[in-house]
Amino acid sequence: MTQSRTHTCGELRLSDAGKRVTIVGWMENLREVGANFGFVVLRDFYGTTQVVIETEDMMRAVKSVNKESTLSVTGLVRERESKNAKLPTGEIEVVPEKIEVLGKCTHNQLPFEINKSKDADENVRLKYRFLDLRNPAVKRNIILRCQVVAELRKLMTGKGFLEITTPILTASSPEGARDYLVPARNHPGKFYALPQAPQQFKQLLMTAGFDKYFQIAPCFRDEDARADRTPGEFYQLDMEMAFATQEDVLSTLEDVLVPVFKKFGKYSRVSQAPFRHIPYNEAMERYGSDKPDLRIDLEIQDISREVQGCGFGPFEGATVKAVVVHDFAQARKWIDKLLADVEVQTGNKACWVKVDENGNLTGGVSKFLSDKKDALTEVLGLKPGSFVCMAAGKKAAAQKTAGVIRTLLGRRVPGHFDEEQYALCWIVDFPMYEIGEESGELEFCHNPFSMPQGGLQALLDAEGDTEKLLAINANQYDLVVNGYESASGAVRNHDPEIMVKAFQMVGLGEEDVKAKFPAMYNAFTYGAPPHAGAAPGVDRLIMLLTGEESIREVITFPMNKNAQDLMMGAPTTVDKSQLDTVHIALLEE
RNA sequence: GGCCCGGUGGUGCAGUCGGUUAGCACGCCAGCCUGUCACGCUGGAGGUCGACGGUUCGAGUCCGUUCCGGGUCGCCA
Repeated sequence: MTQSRTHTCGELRLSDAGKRVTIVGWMENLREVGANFGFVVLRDFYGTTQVVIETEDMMRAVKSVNKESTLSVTGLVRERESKNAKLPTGEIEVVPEKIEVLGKCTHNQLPFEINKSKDADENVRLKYRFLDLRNPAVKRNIILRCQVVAELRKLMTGKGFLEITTPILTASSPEGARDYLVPARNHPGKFYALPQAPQQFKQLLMTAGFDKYFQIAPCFRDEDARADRTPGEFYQLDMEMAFATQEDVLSTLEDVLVPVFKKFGKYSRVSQAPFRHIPYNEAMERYGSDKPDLRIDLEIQDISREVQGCGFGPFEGATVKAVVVHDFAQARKWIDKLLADVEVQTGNKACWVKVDENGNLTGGVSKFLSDKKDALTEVLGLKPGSFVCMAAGKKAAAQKTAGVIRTLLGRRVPGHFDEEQYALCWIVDFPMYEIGEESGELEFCHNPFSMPQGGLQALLDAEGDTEKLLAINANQYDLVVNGYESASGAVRNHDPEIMVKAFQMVGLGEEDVKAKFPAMYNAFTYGAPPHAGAAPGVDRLIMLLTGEESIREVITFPMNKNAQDLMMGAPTTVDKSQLDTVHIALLEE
């Protein structure tokens, strides 16, 4: 580059007319309007500026390269003859004296058009992510991400939190997600693991006397992807506070997140702090989910008792949940689509009835329920035009299926979904234990790090009584925003005695605690502070702020669903010598 | 691993009941055009319809298998 840039492509205005400038950027477009007359749009990070081509030399220069080549343009800023009010730089153009080609694009056919890249096939976008990101609409999310992360750091630091980084190469943890393993060259047969979260390190930091910790922490989990869950790696705003209660953590996060939603969010309406607290059991009962979308005004109702003996097989002896929509005007085809989508999303079938203009049950499973009409009308408040969608099964399955029904009905039937807002709530009082579906035995419901409510005494009181144990709640909480789990946290169990007791309830003991969490258990025997924390997911937060429905839109270089980086080609095979170095032999297929 | 949806020039899509030369828009190439800005006009190139097999006189279309992608269940302490 023989001339340095004097201005960006986003900053020249009418007041700059007459200046000699050098701008650089990508040749976005050439509009040939006449013989040796036309317009080049030059784009850089900051915007676009029009370069007017009026001579044969300049036309030859820009026609000699393909679009998306990088150019340096030196010339005079001039007021346009015809202005474009839609562009910030629309009042001026640059009359080039010299056009220098900086980097040729040797492809005259791009994999997709830059400004329409969001419409292109995702594989192609990911393979050519460097082109995809040239699209200002794609780039905007990444810029927003940078700004949000900077703001989070500022707010956390302002509250006295220290950002402390923790190891990426660490020990495999026995529970939870699958680990990513890294072979240890100097220790044949042994492996590091990438951390699923800095969980144990942050608790050790508390024990070490750091009062308030946070970190924009990379987390690694070898689990399958979802639309809102990237495979492999993601980031959390990991935080922990010593000598803190649950309310201390919740109010800290409220202080940090509300301004972020207000400043960066797509919607201006944000729930006011303190956010609603919904106990886990209530959330499951009313919304069929531990991450309810509170923008939907429908709720689930229980009709197990009312439908018993109706003769419909799946209802007999089952928990039956219903979601009712009044003034329902959708066609049969619409209902079939709803039911099909419920089945895809839950693996369970749903059924339905309508109330016709005479108040009679019709359609779906109405022939079974007609006898129960009065009881159902009483409980569900049915009236002509009501639509009832139902799910049956074991309690948890019926709740979950009804939860999906609630979400789909709420989003699809007009008038039940107040979309343009951020509805935040805390789901609290998660159960400490549950009966495992496969084992049939008592297991930790979420994680064994949480302090049981009532502490040691609660465990002692419930010992040997499964019902009582299932009724013990943990000091554990999730932040839910618009139906997305956006943070998860707990008051931790910092007391080795309670820890061992909690493990004994599920048939484990001190040796298991020591084996699974050796450093933490040991550290806690040296005087640990009570502590609590949480970890909001950064990627999901950005997704919510931007309104994107795919998490890949807010990650700079995302992997595809199968955890492949199509641009870099990862994962790849490696040379045998590399494997030898780390003492790994591949199995023959 | 199960289930659902999809795969048609470079990109996005249409393609009826199985029927003749697979259509449209954008992009690309050439020509024209002196105020465009989603520039316009004329012409042109570009497709083994994801792959394999089957049914048929005939398959983009129907059937089977398989590959790839997305969604979802499992999974995510």
